[in-house]
Amino acid sequence: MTATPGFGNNLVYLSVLIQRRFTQLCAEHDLTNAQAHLLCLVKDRPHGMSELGPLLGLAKPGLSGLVDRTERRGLVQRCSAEHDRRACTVSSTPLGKEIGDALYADVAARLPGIVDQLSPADRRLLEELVAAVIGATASDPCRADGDPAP
Amino acid sequence: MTATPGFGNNLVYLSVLIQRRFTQLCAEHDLTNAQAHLLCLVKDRPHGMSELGPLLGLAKPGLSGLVDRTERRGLVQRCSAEHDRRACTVSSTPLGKEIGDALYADVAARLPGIVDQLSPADRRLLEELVAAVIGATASDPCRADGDPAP
DNA sequence: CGAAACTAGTTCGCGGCACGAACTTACGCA
DNA sequence: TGCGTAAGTTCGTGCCGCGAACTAGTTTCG
Repeated sequence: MTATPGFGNNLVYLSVLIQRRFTQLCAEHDLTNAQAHLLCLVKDRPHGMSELGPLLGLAKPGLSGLVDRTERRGLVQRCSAEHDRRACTVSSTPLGKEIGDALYADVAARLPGIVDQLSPADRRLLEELVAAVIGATASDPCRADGDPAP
Repeated sequence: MTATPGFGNNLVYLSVLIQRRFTQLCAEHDLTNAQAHLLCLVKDRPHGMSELGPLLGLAKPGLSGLVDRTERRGLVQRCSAEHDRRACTVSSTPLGKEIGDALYADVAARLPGIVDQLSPADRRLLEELVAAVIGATASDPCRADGDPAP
């Protein structure tokens, strides 16, 4: 099926709108986008680096640097993996957990405001379609343990 | 209306999926995301810097740097504004126009693939809802002359 | 058992990106 | 004519992320 000429570009623009709003909400919690994505993944349980890379779409050096910067903020920490001394896991600190939970709640409450111009029926339809696209079976914070993007 | 807990976070994840795919398509045209957004705005007609800043969501120094890097690639060029010697406009070079057109066509054809798992009816519904959210009155390349994001 | 192959993660070098403050140059208006 | 404002650039800074190369540790195989 050939795409209508605008749909692909409209999806890009939609993503830009969402990203800008998300960036604003992150800034209110004193987080950058990348730090926010990392924190939302690890705030409920530690993750290994080799698990986080695919989830965040990052190569190893990029992930390592991001963990460095987030750790320097006191929001996460690296721990040795007992089963393999080469590996380490990343977990949130109490502060990181608190900020991550607050951001998640804020995103849940406020980000949907960008579709406020839809009718309630259309908005519910959009919710279902978005869930279908991303394959959510249950809405969980920041897609923890979700499938990596294609 | 209170948001369902997952919708906001699902929108964020959707935007991540779209951005990753867009990044891949840009890379195939040897463009970064930011350069692609700039090029798509100016490829059909020159824009002033004070017009581009709000469209791209960039402060002046950030826009100036982006234009520098894109100009260095030979894709855009700055021209003096006749009405105001402080101001300048940014236009695409022939090469920039060619690459911008190719990217636009590629995004139109291939980016909608991320919703391939929807039925044709659901997909058409999503097209309409996305258009309603972003306020498109007519699909035009890369939102040239579109409203800036809120 | 030991060497080779492979793995997990880090460091280096590099370049893209973007903002606040400060700056230069130009315009508009009283 | 001088002041206030505007348009854009430069500076300093930090975030971000990748390929190549590296270190340390694990696994495989003869």
